[in-house]
Amino acid sequence: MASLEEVARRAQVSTATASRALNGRGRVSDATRARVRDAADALGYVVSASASSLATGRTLSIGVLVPLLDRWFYSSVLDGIATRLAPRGYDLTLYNLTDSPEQRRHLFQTSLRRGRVDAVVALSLLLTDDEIDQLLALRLPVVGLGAPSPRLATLRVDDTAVARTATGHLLDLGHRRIAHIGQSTTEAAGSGIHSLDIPTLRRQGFEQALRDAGVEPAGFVAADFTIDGGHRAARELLAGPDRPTAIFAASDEMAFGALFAARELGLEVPGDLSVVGVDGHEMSDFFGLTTIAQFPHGQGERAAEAILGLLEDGHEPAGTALPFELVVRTSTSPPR
Amino acid sequence: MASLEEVARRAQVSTATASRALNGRGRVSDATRARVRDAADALGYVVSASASSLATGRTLSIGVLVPLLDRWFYSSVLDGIATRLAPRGYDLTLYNLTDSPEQRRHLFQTSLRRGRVDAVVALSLLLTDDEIDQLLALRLPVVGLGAPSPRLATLRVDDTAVARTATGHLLDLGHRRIAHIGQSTTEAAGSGIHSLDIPTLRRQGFEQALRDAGVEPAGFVAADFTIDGGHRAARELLAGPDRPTAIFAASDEMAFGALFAARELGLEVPGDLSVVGVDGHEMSDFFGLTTIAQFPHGQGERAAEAILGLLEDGHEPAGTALPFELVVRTSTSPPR
DNA sequence: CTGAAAGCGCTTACAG
DNA sequence: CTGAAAGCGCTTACAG
Repeated sequence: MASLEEVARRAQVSTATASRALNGRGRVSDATRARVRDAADALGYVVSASASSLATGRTLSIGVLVPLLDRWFYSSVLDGIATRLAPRGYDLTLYNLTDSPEQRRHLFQTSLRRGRVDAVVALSLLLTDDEIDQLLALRLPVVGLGAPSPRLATLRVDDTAVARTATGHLLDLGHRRIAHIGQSTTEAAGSGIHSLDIPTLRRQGFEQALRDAGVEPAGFVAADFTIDGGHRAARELLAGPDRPTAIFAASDEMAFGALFAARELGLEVPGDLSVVGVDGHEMSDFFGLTTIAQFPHGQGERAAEAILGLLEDGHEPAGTALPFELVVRTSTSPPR
Repeated sequence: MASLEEVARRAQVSTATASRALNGRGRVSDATRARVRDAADALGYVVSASASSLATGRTLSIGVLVPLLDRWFYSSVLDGIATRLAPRGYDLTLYNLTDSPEQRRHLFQTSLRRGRVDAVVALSLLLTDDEIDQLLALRLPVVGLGAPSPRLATLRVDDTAVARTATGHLLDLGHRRIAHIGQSTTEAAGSGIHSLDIPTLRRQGFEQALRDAGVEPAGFVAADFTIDGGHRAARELLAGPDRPTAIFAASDEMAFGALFAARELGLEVPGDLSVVGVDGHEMSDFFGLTTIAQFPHGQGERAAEAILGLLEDGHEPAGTALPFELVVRTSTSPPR
C-alpha cells in the first residue's frame, strides 16, 4: 500500500500539503490539489486508518452493541444502520453482547476502551447500572434504541401505546377474555436493571387497556421472544378450562408460535382464537397475522442518523417517538 | 483514558518496559511485571487500538463481508463468527455488500484498504473477477464461506450433494413429477461471476439426481431466496395443468413460501404436494418442513476458526466439506 | 498557499 | 532485565 510520503514525492509537495490536499482541510491551490489527487490515484493511495486515527483522534467507525444477532428484528435494525453508515464513510464494528458476565466485562472494560470507535449505538439492551456507567465513562456519543435507561439518549417507540393499541383492537372486536404472552423481567428488577424495558412496558400497556375497559386479564405467561417461547406459552394458556378468546403476544415470533399452537390444538384462527403480535415481521403477512408494525429497518436508519448527528454536529437526537402502526389481517375477528 | 506513559511513570519504569510487561513480548522480571500490571489496573489502562496498530501492523479486527444482513441464514453465520472471535480478542468489522456498484467499488477500493482489518471472511458472495483481484491484492488472509470462486480458500458444503440428497429423498418416496425452485444465475454468467455459485450447484444436483433416475424435471422456476420468491414460484408451478407432486426448493424460506402457496390453492401437504427445503431454518420445525440442515451457526464458527488459524499460524483451512443432514418431517410423503 | 517539525501512543530492535 | 531512541503514517499548529 502506498504511503502519503510516496504520494507527496510524486506530486512534488510536502506530506503536509499532500495531506491537506487529500482531506480538504486547510488551503491548497487548485493546481496543487489536482496534482496530489492524480498522484494518489496513480498510486492507489488510501489513508491508513490507524495512522489517521492516531493523529486526529477520530476513527470513522461506529460501534454497535447488539443483544442477539440472529433475531430478525435485530438483524433488520442492523441492516438499517449499515445502510446509513456506509454512504457517510463510517465503518461498523459489531459487538455482540452475550449473557456471559466475563464477556460483558471484557467488552465494557477493554474492547470499547481501545478507542476503536467514535460513537456507540446500543440496541434495546438490558444494561446494569455499572455497565451504563462504563458506557458513559467512555465519553463518546451514545444513542440507545429502545434502551431501558433514562441515562441514555434513546430512540424509542411508545411501547405502552403499542400494547394499548393491540389490546384495544381486541377489545374493540368484542373480546373480553384476553391473555398476554410476554417476557418476565422479575429477575431483571433485582439486578439493577431499569424497568423501562420493553417487555414490561408492553405488559403495562396491556394491563392499562384492560383496566380502562373494566376487563380482567385472562392470563399472562412469560416466554422468551421466539416462536418456541410463544408456542409453549400459548399451549399453556389454551390448555386451561376457560381459555382466552384472544392473545396479545409481545412479538410476532411469539405470535407465530401461538398460531402453531392453535393449529395443533384444532382451534380455528380467528374463529376460536384471535392473535395479535408486535413487530411487522417479514413473515407476518404470510401468516395473516394482525400486528403492530414498527419498522425495524427504519429504526436502524434513524439510529444511525441520530448518532451521526450527535457526532458531527453535536445535535441531540430529536425526542420524537418512533412510528408504529396497527396492521389488521386475518388472525383477528370478533369472538364467536 | 490513561496512556502507557502514565502507567510507566507510576510503575517507575520506561514505557518500553511497561509495554513489554503488558503485552508479554520480551523478558521482564516478575517483580516489574507485577508493578506494571498493578499500575495499569489502578489507572484503568487499555492500550490504544490505533497506536498499537500503527506500531505493530496488527489491528486485532476481522472484516466480514455479508451480502444480506437480514436473512436468517447470514445472521446465524454472523453470530457464529462473532461467537468465536470475541473470546480470542478480535473485533468484528461488518461490511455489507450491496448491489450498488459505487458502494461495492468504494468498499473494495477504499474501506478495505484503510488497513482496519487483519483478515477477511467473505460469506457466499458473488464477486466479480475484479473484486476478487482487489480482495487478493489486499494481501490479507481471506476465507470464503460458500464463496463461488476457486481463487478463494473456501469452506463449503457440497451443494450438489445437498441437492441430490433432497431430490433423492423425493425419488425414493416414489415421486416422478418433481419441480425445482431456485435462483437463476444466467445474468451472473455474463458478468464474470463464476458458476460455482450455490444456486447453480443445487440446480445441477437436482438435475443429476433426476437424470440418474431416468426422470424428467417437472419444471424449474427462478425466484430469489425469500418466502415471497418461493411463494410466487410455487404458485406458478402449481397453476399448470399437470402440476408436480413434489417441489425441491433451494432454501427453507422458499419452501415456506411454497407451503403457503399450497395452502392457498387448497392443496394438502404432503398428500397433494411434498416439499423439501435447504437450510434447517429455525422455523422449519414448526412448519413440519423436510429439509437439508446445514447448521449456519456452526459454519460461522468454522469460518472464524479458519481465519484465525490462517492469521495466527498460517494454517490453510482444512478442505473438509461442511456437514449437512437430511431431516425428514411431515412435508414429504409418497405421492397419492 | 506551502513546508519543517512536533506529536498522536505505542512497539521493538539495539545497547548495555 | 531494562532504557533511550527510532519509527509506524498521518495531521496540524506555526512560520513564512
